[in-house]
Amino acid sequence: MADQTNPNDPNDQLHAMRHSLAHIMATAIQKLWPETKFGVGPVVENGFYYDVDINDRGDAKISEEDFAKIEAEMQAVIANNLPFERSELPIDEAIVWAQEHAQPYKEELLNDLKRAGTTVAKDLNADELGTIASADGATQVENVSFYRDGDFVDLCRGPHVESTGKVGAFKLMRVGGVYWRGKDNNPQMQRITGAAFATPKELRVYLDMLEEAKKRDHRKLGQELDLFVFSDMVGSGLPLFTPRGTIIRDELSNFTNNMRAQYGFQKVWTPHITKHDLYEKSGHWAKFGDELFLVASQETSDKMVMKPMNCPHHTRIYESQPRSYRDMPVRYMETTTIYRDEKAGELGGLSRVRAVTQDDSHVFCRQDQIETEINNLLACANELYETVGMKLRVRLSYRDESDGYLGPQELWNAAQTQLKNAVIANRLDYFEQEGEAAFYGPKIDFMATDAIGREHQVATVQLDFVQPERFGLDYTAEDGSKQTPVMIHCALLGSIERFMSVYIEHTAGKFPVWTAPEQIRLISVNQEPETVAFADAVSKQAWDLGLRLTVDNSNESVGKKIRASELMKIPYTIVVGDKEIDSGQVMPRIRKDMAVQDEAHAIGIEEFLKTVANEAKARVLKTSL
RNA sequence: GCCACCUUAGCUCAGCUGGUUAGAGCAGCUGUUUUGUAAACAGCAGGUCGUCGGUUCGAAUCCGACAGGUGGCUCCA
Repeated sequence: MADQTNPNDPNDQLHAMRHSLAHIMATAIQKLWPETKFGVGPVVENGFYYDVDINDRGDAKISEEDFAKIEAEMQAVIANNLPFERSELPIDEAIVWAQEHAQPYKEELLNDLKRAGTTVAKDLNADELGTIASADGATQVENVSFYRDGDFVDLCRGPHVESTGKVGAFKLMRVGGVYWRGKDNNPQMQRITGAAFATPKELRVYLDMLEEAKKRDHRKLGQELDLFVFSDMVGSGLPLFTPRGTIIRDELSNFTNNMRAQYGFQKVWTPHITKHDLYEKSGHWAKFGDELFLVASQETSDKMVMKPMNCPHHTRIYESQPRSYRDMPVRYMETTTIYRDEKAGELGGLSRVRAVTQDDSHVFCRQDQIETEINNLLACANELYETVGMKLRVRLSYRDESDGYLGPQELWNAAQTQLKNAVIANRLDYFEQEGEAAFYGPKIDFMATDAIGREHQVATVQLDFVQPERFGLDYTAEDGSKQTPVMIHCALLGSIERFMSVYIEHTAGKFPVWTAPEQIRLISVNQEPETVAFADAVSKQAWDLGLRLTVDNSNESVGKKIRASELMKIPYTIVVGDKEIDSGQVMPRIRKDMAVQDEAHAIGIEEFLKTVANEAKARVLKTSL
């Protein structure tokens, strides 16, 4: 959800309100559980949270049932309208304060802060740092500030509002377990998250958006619209696609395949299992070895694995022939399923699965071809997301200073610059982020905004100087020398499963004609032989036009059959009885989101079918009927 | 993998603090009805209450393990 306020802007009044609410919540929790140890309590998009540990023994936990209690305490603090008093202490005295008040987490933060410029900058993100002091991480901290609301004192940079009465509207949302400072070998605390806005009305709007998101949850719609299922017998993270869901998958991947075919991509096919040696060579084994599915062979002693990505396979095809500079670029694409042994807690619906289908592609090209190739891929991405009606912006994902990356720094710098130039040349809205790169190269990650304002990571274009080197790929240049090609990885949909989760929620299951599993439903008024014959004839015409039309000839009232069609969110419904048989015309019932005019009008049956077929071909979102 | 919560019919949900044959609506099936733009009527069938183990005279209900799911954390080639 787009947020008008900047959570990092300390001058923002809403920011101060949210910060103050975190403080007030801490006050309330301290009152209810006096032994509580506090972690950090920053402002986040749409609200605030506080990480707490309500007792040492770990045998007591805050649950959602406690929210009413906490909120009541908070309201009491707010009703008192006590001023927030700010004070400052030298850092060493602050550490003593933390010790005396048995606040080991605060003590740890203060000690890190004291060594500012060393560990703080690295381990603490700006937000967490911001909750305790005003240091920027690079300078030595001398004083830290405290805020007091009545009895409760909290170490905090602020700013806070003047008094506890001026905090706007809030609601506690959820509680979840978190690792102290995000490290999984640290103790676990509880994070209480609240939503907060300047007015009750704005809070209401936000809560309504969450309601709407719940209604269009792809797991719910996947069930209701019969798109995919899971089976305990098959396993977690392994979705099974029904006929309807499979149509959507195929339409999407055909689209991105055709688009790339126009830019010279050729389809290839590679097996789903391989010797693990392939990934030893690529570098993936060292980094992701424990997330591969192992396959035991009863015939050979080879250690086999399910493929977790396709790039190493594609390098084998490239390498199978000598390549000339004239052959470049070589462009392969393959829409195929890869397998990753994701941890159980990371799975969810179609968003994160263990069998991931990628519309994967790899370009092998010369240095001087990079720009054109990237431009082509950016054009494809633009066309795809324009067609599905999602706004795009891109993240330039760079490496950071850690040692998890392969290849020389100069190559990285060059690659990062080239990606940025391509993005600027294509006038894409972008932002840059360090630490988001793949281990073999920087990426352009596409973020799409859906119909209710949420942003999702989808397509990706990645530059790779490392794998061609490791696999010893080459081509013969004009002067007869051997040169190493550059690899460009790209997936336009990304993971089809993940894309579908986004797409289902974006459309709320109201698929446009081109992806709709069922495009037209024909409802018969009765089961007389003439009606059935007419329905069959229309059905045949539709089939010849490549349309997905189904006939509902069941012995039910027309009203009931209309309702069933509406519930399945089918784009067009036509009712067929004596009138239609006599006139040869139908009155299409158009799904509301697609209609451009209010009143329906009669149209010749053949013209209707042809119009719908053209709409499917053009992949339009609105009807021309 | 870690923390918390959840799992009753194909779906959505009742079933109070353990007590005789576990209920409803929708969907399904069978009749009747031949229907005109969001639900015709009647009947039938459908559950070893996620699985396994324990406590108890007695478990859908209490305890434990496992599986699956949800919300977080961590991770994401």
